[in-house]
This record gives sequence, C-alpha cells and structure tokens, in this order.
Amino acid sequence: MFQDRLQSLLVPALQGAFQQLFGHAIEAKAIGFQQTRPEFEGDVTINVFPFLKLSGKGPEQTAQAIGEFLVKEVDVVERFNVVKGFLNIVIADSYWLGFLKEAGDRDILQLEPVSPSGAKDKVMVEYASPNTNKPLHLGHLRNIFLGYSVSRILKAAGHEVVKVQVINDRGIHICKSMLAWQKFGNGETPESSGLKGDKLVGKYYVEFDKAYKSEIDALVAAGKSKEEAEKEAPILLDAQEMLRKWEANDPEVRALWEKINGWVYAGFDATYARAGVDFDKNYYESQTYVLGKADVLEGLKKGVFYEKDGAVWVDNTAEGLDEKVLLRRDGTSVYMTQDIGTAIKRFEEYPGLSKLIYTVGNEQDYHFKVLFIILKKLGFVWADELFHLSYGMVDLPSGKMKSREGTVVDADDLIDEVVTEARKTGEQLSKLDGMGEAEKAALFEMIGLAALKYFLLKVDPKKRMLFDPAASIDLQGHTGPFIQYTYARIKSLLRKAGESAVVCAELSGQAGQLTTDKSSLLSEERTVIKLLHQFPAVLNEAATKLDPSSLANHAYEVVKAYNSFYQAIPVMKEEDEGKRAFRLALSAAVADTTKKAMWCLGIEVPERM
RNA sequence: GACCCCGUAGCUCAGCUGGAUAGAGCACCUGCCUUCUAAGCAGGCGGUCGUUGGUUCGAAUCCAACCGGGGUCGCCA
Repeated sequence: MFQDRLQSLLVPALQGAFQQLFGHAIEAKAIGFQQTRPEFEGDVTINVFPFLKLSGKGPEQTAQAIGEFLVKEVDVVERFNVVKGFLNIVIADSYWLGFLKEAGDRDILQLEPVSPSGAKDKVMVEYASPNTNKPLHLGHLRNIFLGYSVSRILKAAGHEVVKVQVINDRGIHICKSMLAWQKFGNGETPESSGLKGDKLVGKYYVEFDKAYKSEIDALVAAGKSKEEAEKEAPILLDAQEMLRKWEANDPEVRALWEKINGWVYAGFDATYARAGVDFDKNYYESQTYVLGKADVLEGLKKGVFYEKDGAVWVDNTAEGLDEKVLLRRDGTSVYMTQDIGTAIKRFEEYPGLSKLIYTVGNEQDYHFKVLFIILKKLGFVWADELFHLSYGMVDLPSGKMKSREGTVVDADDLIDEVVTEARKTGEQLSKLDGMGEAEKAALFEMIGLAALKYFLLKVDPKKRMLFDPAASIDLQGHTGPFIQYTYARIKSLLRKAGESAVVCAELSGQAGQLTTDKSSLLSEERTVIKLLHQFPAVLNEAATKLDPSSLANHAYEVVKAYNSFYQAIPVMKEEDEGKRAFRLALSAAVADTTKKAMWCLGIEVPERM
C-alpha cells in the first residue's frame, strides 16, 4: 500500500524519535506500516524488529520508548500498546473526524498529479485494436474495460489522457470477408438482413473459411498434399489477388472495402456505445502501415540496424533477445516496422505527450519488448515512457476461446445476457414500483454492465483468468451490483435526510463537538472511516501501477464495511442529533468515494435499485 | 530447445517493497426482514500457500532447482 496522509504525518515523527532516543537517522522507506490486526487495539502498527540493531534494546523496550515519544510529540497519537515487537498506535478520533470533515468540505478524492514534476502529464492510452473482419468478443471486452479504466484512473489522478484505438482495417483477413460477401452474399446488407454490420461481415468471414476448407478437401481428394492444397485453393488465391488490387488502389476493390468496413464500424460503434467507452482518436492501419520504413532506413544509415541477405535487421542479442527483420528483401514492411512508425507519429502529433500505454494481450510481450528497445536504439528520449499494459488471456470453463471452433463468446450476446439477468432479478425483487419502463431498462443495463465489468476488472490484469458465465452474471457477493446496491441504499437514506450537501454542512458544525468526546467513535464507524482514508493512496497506487484491480477490491472492502455498519447501527433512527448527523455524513462520504471508485472502473452507480 | 508469465480453501480470486493465528466471494450448513432497500447482515465448514532446498530473528511473499499449466520465439499480423 502506498503511503497515506496519516503515514506521511507519522514518518517525520518517527525519524525524530530515532534521532532523539537512539541517536540514529532512519530512512522513511525503512518504516513498515501495517493495519493493526482486529484482535488488538490500535489503528496503525509499526514493526520495530528491523530497528533493534539501532536501538540496542529488546523489541518491547524499543517499541515502548517509541510509543511514549509519539504520544508526547504527536497530537493525533492518543495511546499505544506493545505486543512482542509490534507497536500498536491508537489514533485520536479527532484525526478521523477531521479527515471526514475535510472530505465533506472539499472533495475527498481530489488528488495532486502523481508525476514528480507536479505538472500535468499527457498520457496516451491505446486500448482497442480490433480486426474488421469479425465482431468483438469477450477477449476484446477485457482489453477495452481494462484500458478504459486505466484512462479514467489516470484522469482521476490528475493527468490529461488521450484515448485511442487502432483499427486493423486492411489485410488478407478483410479481403476474405469481402470476397465471400461478393461471391455468396447476393447483395445482402445490414438493412436488408437486419443484421448488425460487424455480425454480417463476420458471417462472411466464416463463409470464406467454409468454402476454403471444402476446396482444400477437394484438392486433397484429387491427389494434392495438404500443404499444397492450403496454398493453392482458388478462393484463397482470389483473396490474395484482391489484396494486391487493394494495394494497387483498384477503385472497385477500394469501394467494396469502404462499404464493408463502414458496416463494421457502425457495428463496433454500437457495441462501444453500449459498453460505455469512447475514443478521442482512431488510427487506421490502412494509413499507418506505410509508416516506419523511412525511420528504419534512417536507422540503417546511422548504423543502428544492419543489412543481411538484402533485408534490414536489428540485433537485440545484447539485450538477451534475438535478431529481427524490419524490412524484407523486397523492401516491404513487417508489422514491427509500422509500429515503429506509428509510435513516432504519435509523439509528433501530440508534442506534450509524456507517456504512451499499449493495452494489448500478453501474447505480444515479446513484440513490445523488441519495439521499445528499437525505439530506444533510434534515440527517442520518450522510449523509456512506453508501456505495454499486458493482460492475460480469458479462458472459458470449456477451455480456450477459439474462433475456428465457434467457442468465442460474442460481446453483444454477453452484454445481452448480463442485462437480462439483471432484469430478472430486479423484477423479482419488485423494489422498483412506480419506475417507468425506459428508466427500468436503463437501470438493468447499468446493473448488468456493472456485473460484467467488475467481474473482468477485479482480477489482476496480468493474470490469465477464467470466465465463468454463471459467476459473471452473479449479482451477489463480491460483484459490481453489490457495490451499486450499497450506493443506492445510501442514496435512499440521504434522500430521507434531505440533500447530502446539507448533511455535510451539518457535519462541519458537528465535528468540533464530537471531537471533544474521545471515545465517541464506534468500532463500525471507525472501520469505515479508515477504509475511506486509504482511498487516495489506493488510487495513487492504481495510477502508478496502471492496475484497476486494487481499486476494485478496495471499493468492495469499503461497501462491505459500510454494510456491516448499516446493519448494526441506526442512522436516521438515532435520536442524538449530533450522532445522526455524523452517521449521515459518514454515509455520504462512502457514497461519494464509491461513486468515484466506480467511475474509475468505468461503472455507473444508480440512485435506487 | 531457449526465453517470459502463472501455481494460495471444492471453485473463482485477494494478500507478494519479508512480519502477529493466511483473507474474501461462490458452493454447503445455522440464525436474522411488525425497525433506515435482505441484491443485505451475523456465524459455521473448508488451507502441507505446487515440491524441495537456501537467505533471515521471521518466508505465501526474496533466491535456486524441480514438477505442473500457459505463452512467445516467421523476410505472419
């Protein structure tokens, strides 16, 4: 956990303690804070084992001495106890109440920019790179939700963010769809068939594959070897011919290409809109695939690359990697080449850009390692600020997703399913009487998407994850809807109490009064406040590590603690006005924090559910 | 074969800059709605943290080897 404000308050005091008591300076980093375990009294625990050599005393005496020093010198340290080498510190209620009051006064979540310079960083996040020959699937969703959440987290941490996608709109894959549509489509369009554009084009990609396979079978039956047949099937040759025509700017092929891709974009846009994500800029491979060649030749001239067998190579063996071709013998580019050119172009287009994040699956770990090394070798200072946000593959209970075998989970279908499930549950509970149909539909959409997004985001992005369809539509337990539910419940409470702004103002008046009573905080209240207090540090950590999962898990801990509080402690029914106001303010702070955390995950929260 | 990632409860996952008796959710079992939304709360069951060594006052966490799973190593994208 990153240092929170309490810790940054205690560190100088601890350094002073070591200086005065034992005559030694200690580094801030050397002090390990931890949450005090629930079975002991205290809020923060410091482990003194590492300092025994400095103190020259036993663990108990060392901890005792430090504890006494802190109580004397630091206002917020109220008392302490020592268990073995652990110094458990009790922080005064006034500190916690002060924090909550401040949270009500300004925004609890307003953070300073995390860059060392203190300046706003401009960060580009690439978080989608679909091929245009088939619809989006579950794997794309993990990619998209992850990247979108990271962009939100960076914004919340004070950065300027440019969200981009790369559309792989050219190549043999799209020619296959185009060809199959031409041959078998009978002029079918999204309008004539009622099919979503990307679905329609995907259908013809499958049609191509079917035709291709039967041609192979026929050739093999006629005596060809399998390898020969795979290379010589007429429909494949036609597709390759189409690609050549595309590259030669053949007007007919280009017109067809524009039409087919147009359908796909309309389909993608519909899915993105429903998923609640958006982009500031689209890059099209048809425009970027020519980039990079000049840069590679430039590198060749400078001696960064070398020529062998007529091709241009880079040698990364010194970095523990291999040699890699950058320009083929015929002078044409490979994938790496255009990635080099595209990166350079992006930094030219966005002069203030300080960081570029690629949200791409971990099967491309090697590719990005090589790409970053090459750009560094070419002398770009920003090469150190490139980051591959690498995420693990999504598995199904039945195993890997394979488009060939039809085991892919379609993105639109999946969203339909979770929304349907949310509706089923929502209508069963019948809490929504008096709500209009349109409003209900929007709510179920919100809940279903929360279930799906949270399910994909709560897991460490690096890790391969198992997608269990039954678990993903679960609305109970450690889920997005559980968090939404807590939020809605608090909002209901606040509605009963009047506007939350009023509540916070009330707290401002009440906090002073409450602080005079040293034991006024109940343990349930204290637990919740402490979790809220951690939020800025958690957000900071998420922004630094580019990892939404820690934030997702923290949001869950907060609402879980709040639910325990809510169940055990009366709020509106509390007769003491001061206590009631305080508990309402605490509730409001939980709602605000939850909303912000969920915003960072790209998940909306409802006013009632 | 080389390199990279992963291995924690029946299942899915937290915890990993070393620290107290390893935590959640799901599933299963017990309670709690005449009181602020039960999509909830309280409790129970469930673990040789893949294995073996090493470093350390202390290892799920660091190091090494091995076992098991996945990925990548193309003049493909």
